[in-house]
Order: sequence, then structure tokens, then C-alpha cells
Amino acid sequence: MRIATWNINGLRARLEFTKLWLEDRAPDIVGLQELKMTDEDFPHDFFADLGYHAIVHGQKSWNGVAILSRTPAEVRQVGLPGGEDMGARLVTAHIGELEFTTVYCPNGKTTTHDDYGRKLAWYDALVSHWQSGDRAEQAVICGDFNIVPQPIDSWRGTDADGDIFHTIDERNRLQNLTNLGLYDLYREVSPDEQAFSWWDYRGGAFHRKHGLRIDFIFGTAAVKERIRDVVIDRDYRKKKDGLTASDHAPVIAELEG
DNA sequence: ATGGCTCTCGCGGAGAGA
Repeated sequence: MRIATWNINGLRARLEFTKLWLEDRAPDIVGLQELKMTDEDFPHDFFADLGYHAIVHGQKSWNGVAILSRTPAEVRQVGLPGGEDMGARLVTAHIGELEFTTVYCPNGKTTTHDDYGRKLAWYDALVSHWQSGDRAEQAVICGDFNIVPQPIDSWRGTDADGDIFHTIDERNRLQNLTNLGLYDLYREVSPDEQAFSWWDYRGGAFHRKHGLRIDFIFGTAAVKERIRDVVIDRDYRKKKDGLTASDHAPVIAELEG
């Protein structure tokens, strides 16, 4: 089974690009973030033609998350309790034995902006929600977390410590989540590699290797035991057939079974 | 030092992203 997460930066603008990727990589389940469209505008028929069911938590203009799956999914949660003021950022579904959640965590803007405090509060709500729920043994939470866990995950290394995405408070929030028994599947496979999942559109950041690793697939111990491989699909950060890529690359985990 | 690019809304230019 192949599962993936991808911040597509506007589904309307990325529809044909997403199709190329789905046909090439053939994932079984995908968490998508930053749809930037309403539930009503979601192109269910487009994905059905490609062999995917979709569960959507959309919103006009901003945010929005969805789960694509080969086999039908059962909705378990739409929206983060206590975090609704920050927009459509969480959806959970059961697909077979697997509980699959995808999230688009708030950005925070700057450490002095009001949104920074809201970002930390949103994380607190996420941790409470995860902790209070009856989680399946096989559970995954993936998405764009907008936090750089370790200096190795930033192209600026320790020079970025204290900046937005790299503060102690943000890193503690991410730690609070993983302390609930979740493993960063990419790091399980590649403990010492520097690899990024996001690069700024500006200034040739991709080619200069100026990126951040902020997109993760976290899994419970039972999921960790099934890992065959985890890759960050940086080839799909490049233009394809003249189509513009998202500023995020997909992250893909291959699991046994 | 700043912005450098791309998206949405909506038709001009602003806000958001990270």
C-alpha cells in the first residue's frame, strides 16, 4: 500500500498536474492540503475517472483538505474541534483498517503576529483532539505541519533557530503530538539525511537547495512496522509538461500489505 | 534592507503563503 501527503497550493490551478502525478505514482491514499476551494466546487468526477473516491473539507479561497482513496472511505472527523476559527484544516477517514488523518497546520506568519499565538493554540487543540479520541491501532496523521522539527530540516540549519517555523515553542508543540506515540516515517527510514519538502517559488530556491522539511507522514508503531520505503518526491516540485508545480513536493510512504 | 513567485478574488491590486 502506498500512502502520500501533498500540499498542492490550489487544486483548481493544479488539477492537470495532480493527474500526472496520480497516474505516475499510483498512490492508494493521498492527503491533500490547500485546496483553496469549496466542497461544492470539488471535482469529484475528475478524480472518479482516475479511480479515486474523495472526502473533502473545503473552504472558499483558502485552506481546505481532502482524502483521496482507491477504496471507499468512511468519514470520521471533519474539522478540528476547538480549531474551527482557523478554517478548514483537518479531515479523518477510515479506509479499511487504517485511520487516516490529513492536516494543514496554520502558518503563523511571524513570531510577533497574532496568528503565531493562534498557531500554537491550534496545535494544542490538535494534541487534545488526538489524545481524547479512540485511535485505531493503525493510524496515520499526515500533512503540512508548518514547523521545522530539527536544524537538519532547514537549509539554514541552526542559523534559523528562533525564526518562525523554527521556534522552541513550535518545536515543543510538534513534540507534544509525536509524544502520543507517533513516528515520523521519513526519519525512520532516513535518520541522517537532509531532505526538503518545500521550496520558495522566489529566487530560484529549489535549484539553490534552499528548502525546508515541513510535510510529514506520522504513523503509530503498528504503521511503523509496515514501512518499506519513504521518499520525498522532489521530481514533482519541477514543472511538468509546462504545468507549474506546487511549492511543496509530495511525501510518499510504501507500506507492507 | 527589501523582495524575489504563485494563488484567489475578481477585474485592480491586495492578502496569504512559508
